[in-house]
Amino acid sequence: MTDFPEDSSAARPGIPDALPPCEQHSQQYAAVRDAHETELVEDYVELIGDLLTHQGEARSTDIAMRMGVSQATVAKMVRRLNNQGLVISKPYRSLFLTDAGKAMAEESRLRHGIVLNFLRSLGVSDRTARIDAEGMEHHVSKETLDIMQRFIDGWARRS
Amino acid sequence: MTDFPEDSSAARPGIPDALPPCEQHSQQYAAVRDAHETELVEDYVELIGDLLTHQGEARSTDIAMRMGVSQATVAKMVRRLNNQGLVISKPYRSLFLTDAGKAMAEESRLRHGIVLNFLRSLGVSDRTARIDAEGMEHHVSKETLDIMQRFIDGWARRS
DNA sequence: TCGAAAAGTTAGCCTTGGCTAAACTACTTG
DNA sequence: CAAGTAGTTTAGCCAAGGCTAACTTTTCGA
Repeated sequence: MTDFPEDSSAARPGIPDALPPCEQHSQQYAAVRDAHETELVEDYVELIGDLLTHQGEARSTDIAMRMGVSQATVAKMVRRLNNQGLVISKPYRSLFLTDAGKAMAEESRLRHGIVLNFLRSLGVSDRTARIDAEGMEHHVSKETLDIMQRFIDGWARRS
Repeated sequence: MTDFPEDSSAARPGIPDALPPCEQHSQQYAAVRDAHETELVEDYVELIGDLLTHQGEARSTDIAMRMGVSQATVAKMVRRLNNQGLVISKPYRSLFLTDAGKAMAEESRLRHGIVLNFLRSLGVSDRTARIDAEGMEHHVSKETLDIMQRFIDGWARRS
């Protein structure tokens, strides 16, 4: 079923993986670039959703603090989210999510949670799992995500 | 040992993870931004190393094709790698890695291989594993990487 | 061997996502 | 109720990483 010559090389010195065909290779990098375009948006929307859930409101100061970024950067991003129809923002008021925004936030939250708990159930420490999950979540395909979820389920049942 | 209040929430609707403390939260995003700064460089260096290994030379056309990017983009990047002392490039000639470049390429290759084989041994298809690995590799900490390696070893022994 | 095709380079443009500084609004409290 | 402080917005800067177009150099084949 794999559409690429089998090379079950171990990830060990001396047995280099063959290069994938050119076209496939470039698609890998393209996928990464695509992910980078959307991931900041998703992170903001997810964070706004989390703030709304846990604190009742999403203010740009809080976002700036949590993202570790200046308020100006947040403002610029919020305008973009507004244009994309993901958040509703009235001047000097705190933010709300549109339906599309809510959907994206929920999807991100779920995915983030799966990756995080997958790492935890592998035995990764909480702190590291959080950091790695934040970076990894946008690069995990549906296929891999499903496998992670099944892994968590199996692990939960076993323990 | 976790330095954050225990909340073994499952990644399921209805049981939202609490927000981490502000400072930790912002460090997560900072880590992602840091990774983004270095990952392109690592990808180029890794690719150049792979091309040198598998084809004997690394020409910018090949890099452009594999990266799915224009030659001009490659040229700009190569100048940067040159300034950083990672590659040696003479005008109109193909590229070579410095010792620092070789070290980075080897490290990236190893890490990439571990992530790729980890995904495969989870049962992810080759094609998807390659795409996900390309995106994930730069966000996987040493701690997680070690765990992945042990997982692969266990899986290999078992099968 | 020489001329055309391929490879490499340079210049200049665009968008993103950071930043600071300054202006403006809202909240709080004396 | 009037400051003053805290929060928000705007303007303008910068670097990164894409691109196209135009140019130069190298390579190859007739």
